[in-house]
Amino acid sequence: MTSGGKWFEPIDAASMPKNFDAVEAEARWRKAWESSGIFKWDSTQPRDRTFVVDTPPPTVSGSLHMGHVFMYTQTDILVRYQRMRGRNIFYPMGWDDNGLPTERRVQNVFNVRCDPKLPYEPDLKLAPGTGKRAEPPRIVSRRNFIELCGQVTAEDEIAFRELFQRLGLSVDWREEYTTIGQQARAIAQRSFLDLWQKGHIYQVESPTMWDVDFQTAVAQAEVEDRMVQGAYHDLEFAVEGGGNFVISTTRPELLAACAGVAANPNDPRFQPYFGKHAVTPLYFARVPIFPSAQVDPEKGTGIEMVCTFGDQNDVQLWRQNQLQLRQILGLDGRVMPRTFGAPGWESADPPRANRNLAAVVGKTPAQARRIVVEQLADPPNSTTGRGAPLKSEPRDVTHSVRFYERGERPLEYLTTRQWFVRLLDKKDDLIDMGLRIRWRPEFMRKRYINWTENLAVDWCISRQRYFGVPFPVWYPLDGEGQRIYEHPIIAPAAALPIDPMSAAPPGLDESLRDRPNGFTGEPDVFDTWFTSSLTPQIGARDGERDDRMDRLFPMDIRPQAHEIIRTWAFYTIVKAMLHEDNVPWHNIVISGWVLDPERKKMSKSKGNVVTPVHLLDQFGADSVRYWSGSARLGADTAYDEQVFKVGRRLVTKIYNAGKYVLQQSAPVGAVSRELDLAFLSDLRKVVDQATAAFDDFDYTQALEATEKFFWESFADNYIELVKVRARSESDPEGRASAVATLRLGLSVLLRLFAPFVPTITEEVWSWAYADPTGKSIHVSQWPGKGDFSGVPAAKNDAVFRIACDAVAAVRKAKTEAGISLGKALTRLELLCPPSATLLIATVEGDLLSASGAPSIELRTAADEQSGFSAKIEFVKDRPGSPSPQSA
RNA sequence: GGGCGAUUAGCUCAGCUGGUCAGAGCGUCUGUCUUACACACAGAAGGUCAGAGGUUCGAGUCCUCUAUCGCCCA
Repeated sequence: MTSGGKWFEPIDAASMPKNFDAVEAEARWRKAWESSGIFKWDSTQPRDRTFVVDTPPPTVSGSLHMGHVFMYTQTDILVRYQRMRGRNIFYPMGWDDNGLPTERRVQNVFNVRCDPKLPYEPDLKLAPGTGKRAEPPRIVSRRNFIELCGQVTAEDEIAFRELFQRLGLSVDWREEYTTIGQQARAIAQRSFLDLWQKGHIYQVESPTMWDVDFQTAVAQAEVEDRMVQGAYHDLEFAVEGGGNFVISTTRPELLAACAGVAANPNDPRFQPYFGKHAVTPLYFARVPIFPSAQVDPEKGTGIEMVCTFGDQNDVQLWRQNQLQLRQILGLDGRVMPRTFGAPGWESADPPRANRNLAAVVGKTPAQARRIVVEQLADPPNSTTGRGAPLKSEPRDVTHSVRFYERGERPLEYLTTRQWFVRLLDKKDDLIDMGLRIRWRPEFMRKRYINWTENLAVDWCISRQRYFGVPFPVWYPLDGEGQRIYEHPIIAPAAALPIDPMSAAPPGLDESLRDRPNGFTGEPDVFDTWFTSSLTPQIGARDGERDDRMDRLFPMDIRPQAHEIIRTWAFYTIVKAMLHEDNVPWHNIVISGWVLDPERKKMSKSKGNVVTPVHLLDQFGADSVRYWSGSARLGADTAYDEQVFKVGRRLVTKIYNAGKYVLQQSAPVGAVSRELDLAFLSDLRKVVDQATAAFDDFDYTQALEATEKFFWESFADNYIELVKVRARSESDPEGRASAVATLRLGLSVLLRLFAPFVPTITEEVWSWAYADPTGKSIHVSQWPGKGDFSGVPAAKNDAVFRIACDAVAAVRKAKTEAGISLGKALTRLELLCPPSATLLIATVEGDLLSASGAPSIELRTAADEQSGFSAKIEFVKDRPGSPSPQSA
């Protein structure tokens, strides 16, 4: 033994707990990371050394679910890798509290509704669950309602923050924002100003998709088609001057809103009627019959009624043919009183028409439909004199109907005044932007392109809601107190953020509010996506005093889920293009969904949601992260608790292997043995593999390569092969080589694992590698060339795998003989492939000690294919003589 | 109706540029308490790679069609 040389300081493994307490360690390290500030962004570093994340602000008024855990962990894994590559990380966290989900949650939690006409109650205190569901809701003022929204989201944000911190997200918590906060408001309002000045925004009164429950306009992106049960009703119309036809409709209740009748121009059945007028049953209204190529002759009876408005198609036909506007549904979706016989509501029989209509006034469309159908069964309501206008029993049909994605009743098309961002003229440019961004996985790009190509209407950005960012707009009032829409007063940039409902426009006094010749505030708020689409700008504080767009924009990655490509990703690209003429980020990484074991999407309504908190208690954050890290980007994953167990197993294994390796001691010396060199050569390849995979955002492949090598090569084979040499009293050089290799191997593997399982890797790292500075593994250098610079090349890389195969053959023989793997042998005969025969001598010593054999009798097999096999003899424990065993 | 993805062992999934690609883990069965780890280790059984054609010397892998499941959009 060398004396006086430097020795590796062993850890005192005996004093360490037998089992690793993950939950305790997580809390301990979380605190350490937080106080050392290693996750903080360094604002002095240039853009090209920085890695910028456009973190998704979760909707805090939702529940915490496995999908959050999944996606945010996947992002964190990518971030932690980049940090170890030496990048300066900008990793903020936002909370999306703005918008309808919060309003709805507040309505449910407190059983309240908002009436903006009510005065503010300064001392209103409501506790959650105050109102029972059966009781009528408490009506509160707009300001009180907004305060309640703020209260609820503040509580939800705490729960989310705790979850994310327990998960070990390496977020810079100084960079926390909310989408309703002062900065977000200012940035969103400035965005409006910029778009207004650039001429991208317009305001118009036109038929718009409208949710009758929330009583707000909605945008195309928030609409979904649902298959619902309906029924075709066959109604007979008369043709003025003689003739009749039957229309099939699923919405007979809109008959009073009928403004025309259309058929395909090539349809011979209806050609004689074009240019003539039809008379509607029930209301005896005269409506034009006209041709339209949009009508499918195969659908229904081939002729359809155009109502104002049943669907988008009606809107188009109404516009193209300049039909009469006969809107019968109000903003609440109920039938409004109308007078047939009045201008615009001409009827051949006003008294009967009004009687029929009066029966449905105030009804919902579903209620009105039943009544109208009864009326249609009444022969006097016919305009042809051919009996009941309803010509057959309603025929059930399943058809797709448009809903607001959060709504419960079908959308209606109502004529309202709304604000829009003009997009239809920018499709090509938007598609170009989509092509300049890397999509991961690539096929997700298609969804964006697909959506953009199919855009049918401009972006409606006004919402008739309360908890949102207000439009920075007022209207002058004329002498009658009517709004002069042509000349809105737009707030100056310096005044933002501003609420036009409480602040007066520049140069006008508050006393003129809502007075003739005064002004009034725009009560609408922005579509929540109008603000969320600015998360890169919010993170970079665009236009604020501490603006840092130059150091952060465009960002590097946008992580998100795939169902909001058409909203969040799309609108963010829109804003970046219109404001910056640039992409918002270079990469968009799309996470998959977490499905239940039946491969159904987890959702509250299905009752199959798994909450993450108890899993963190049960398995620890590292295990849960392992599960997230083992799922590819974009791939939906069935929830399977087995995978958490696998993660926990890995954590345990790292703990034990770490303990073992670091309790070895030896003189500090060179790696000199061929086995050790060959092992390190393999490890080097794994490092290259993992690094390349990470650079391609393919963290699962990095994990898989690392895990496979750690388990098979390092733990089960290398350690076993050098166990005896690592304690040898007679071979100091071999011992030094073994221990140096063990320590280097562990150090590299810990770092390869660190992005996935930050706690256990930090724990083991701290025992030996962090000294003397105490530097965290998470800011240590990602493994690479430098780690192997002092290690000479192996003469033959295959030596390590040959040793593994040989030892496997011995184990197999021992297992088949039913003896312990540690059992000493009296004789070992090893049959090996020709290519291995010569090399095996280099590792014979390690092989003997790992096998417990006194010597090896080497035989060369006839060919390569048969591999290794061993014949063994040993002393039986029970009385008896050595008995030959073979395998 | 258009588009996108998936289909590989009982389960969850790898398999990238066609050529050790029939794989891993879990589960099952059988051994072994071996001085890091029984929360472990060793071994074994288990698949016509959804189906049918095609390209190729060679196809889970590329092409076409079909089926089933899921998603996105009309």
